[in-house]
Amino acid sequence: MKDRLISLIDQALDTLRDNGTLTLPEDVRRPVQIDRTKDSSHGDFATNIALMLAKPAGMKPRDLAQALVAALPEDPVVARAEIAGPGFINFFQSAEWLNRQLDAALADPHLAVPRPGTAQTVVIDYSSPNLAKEMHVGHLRSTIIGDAVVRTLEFLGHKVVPQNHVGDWGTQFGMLLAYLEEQKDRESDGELSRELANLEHFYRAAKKRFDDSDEFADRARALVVKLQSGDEYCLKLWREFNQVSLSHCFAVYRRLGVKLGPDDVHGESAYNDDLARVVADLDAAGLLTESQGAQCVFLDEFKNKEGQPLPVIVRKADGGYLYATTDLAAVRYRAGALGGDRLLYFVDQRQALHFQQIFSVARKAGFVGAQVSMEHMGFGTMNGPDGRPFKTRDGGTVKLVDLLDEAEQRAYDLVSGKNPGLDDDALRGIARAVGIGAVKYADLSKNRGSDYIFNFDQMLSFEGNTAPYLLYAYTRVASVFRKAGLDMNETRGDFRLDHEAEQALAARLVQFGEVTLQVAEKGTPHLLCAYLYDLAGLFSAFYEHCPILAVDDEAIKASRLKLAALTAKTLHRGLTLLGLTPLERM
RNA sequence: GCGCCUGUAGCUCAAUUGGAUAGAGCAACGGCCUUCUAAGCCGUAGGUUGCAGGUUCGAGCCCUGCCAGGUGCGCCA
Repeated sequence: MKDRLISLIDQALDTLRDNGTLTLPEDVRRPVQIDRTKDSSHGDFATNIALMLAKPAGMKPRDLAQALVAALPEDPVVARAEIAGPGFINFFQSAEWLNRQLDAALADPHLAVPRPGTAQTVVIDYSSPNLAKEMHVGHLRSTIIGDAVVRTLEFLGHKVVPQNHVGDWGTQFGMLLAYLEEQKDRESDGELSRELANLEHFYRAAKKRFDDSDEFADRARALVVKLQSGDEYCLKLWREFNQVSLSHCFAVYRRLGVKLGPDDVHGESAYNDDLARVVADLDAAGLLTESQGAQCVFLDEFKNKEGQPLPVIVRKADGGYLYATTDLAAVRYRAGALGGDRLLYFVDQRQALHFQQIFSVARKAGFVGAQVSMEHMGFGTMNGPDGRPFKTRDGGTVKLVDLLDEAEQRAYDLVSGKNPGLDDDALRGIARAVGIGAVKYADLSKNRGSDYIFNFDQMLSFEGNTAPYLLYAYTRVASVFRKAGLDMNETRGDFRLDHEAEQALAARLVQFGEVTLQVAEKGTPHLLCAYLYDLAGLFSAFYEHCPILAVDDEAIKASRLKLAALTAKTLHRGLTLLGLTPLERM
């Protein structure tokens, strides 16, 4: 539609140029831009082209707009074009056009959202917890936002390669393995698995041993060396530990409804064998400088406190490799072996500088082609209701499972209060979808970049931009069809949208595709949330003002059923893309 | 010290990346249930977009300088 309007305006501009009304200096380009309007009184689309060209053309904006409208070719998709404000041209789409869009969406399981001309391969780094500890609230945003973007990209037709870059390597594993070994000697297998069941506790106990006993600390350090040199026994212990830790992660993913599994795990350790080569290749590219015994890449674009180029250290003076080295290896692997066109990183905003450096070095070293984009999709921290980092009463980190437990319990209390009649299994199911959905939606609905305040009461409210409100809106549509004994896949008749509420809802429905496109481009699911919330509100207004089943006129009834059906499908699809579970009743 | 991010209604968040009168929800106030789920809908009130300049037809958004908060900055990940 936008392209079509741009073409119409271009034709009008040509007409004005040819008849001498419009004379532009040679160097002035005419980048016609079409935007959605905010306010429906301004029509459906608007262009500011007259405002942009008025000055170089030496005309008054409104006069130019007037001339453009007069020169605009007839087109059945445009009902009318009006001049408004300082010189905007507002376009009102025709009912026929709108109806055709609606019919196309309704007839297509893909909601008439176009597939890309050429599908991209998008490698997405998200979740990526440290296996030394249990998942905590700090992992929530990456996991949830990443998952929503994965779903959206897949829906649009791109190939997505998830990469769960788990922290499964590093010095703390020596400590953990030493403790694991010690416990194995001391206890039976049953007790050991119980010990490991609470990873957090296990980590703290190991840390305490490490701090308290020099003998233990020495053993831990020795184990790291053995592990890194490929000692079979150490590797076995290490694999055992990781297996347990990963199974914790998968349990959390299952509860969250996140699509990450064993195949997506590609942890830090996967790059061990490549690190020496990364450094060698950086050297071969002439990027390496030795500084105080360490191998560094100095980047002119980043300065340190003295105003000198900032180094990215890729090998320590003792020969050890660092996070930066691993990330460089990962970038090359993702662009190379995985064939990524886009490399996305859903990682804490605080690592912005780190990623700028990695991307810059990778580019200079030729690890990625010029056509490959590397995008750090940073996010802010999650704070408690007091605006300070989210912690337990005693100041510890909040385990993700505990958070989810509380969300489900609170949802259960709410749902069971509203539905005393339902049996407990059904209540549990609804509470799970609502509770988990609320946590996820609260996160997804906020702008990714900024910090946000986590508040159970707000996210579980049935009012406002929340999961319960959206889930409820879907059940209301679903119940219309259930009540009438109709299948929403078998609607018939034509769209006849006479009521204001019908038109507003319809106009919004056909925007689903462009919203998902934006989400995929920018990695910002909150745009989809805002859209769905708006859609739900428009449906509620429609639902209040326009009886669907109770209306006498059969043609109008059919039209309203179609509108309801498309709303249901769009909400369902949208909620699914966000990783929420739509409910038929609640 | 330098870099990056943030500052919008009492609170939680938006604002199509330079567009029209800065929008929602909560909280406050007022209406609407013999009618498809009132877990809903409709309305009222609430703003010098941290402050001061600048750029232009037009600034919450861009530039400069302040103020406040967050975060990062050579051998952690």
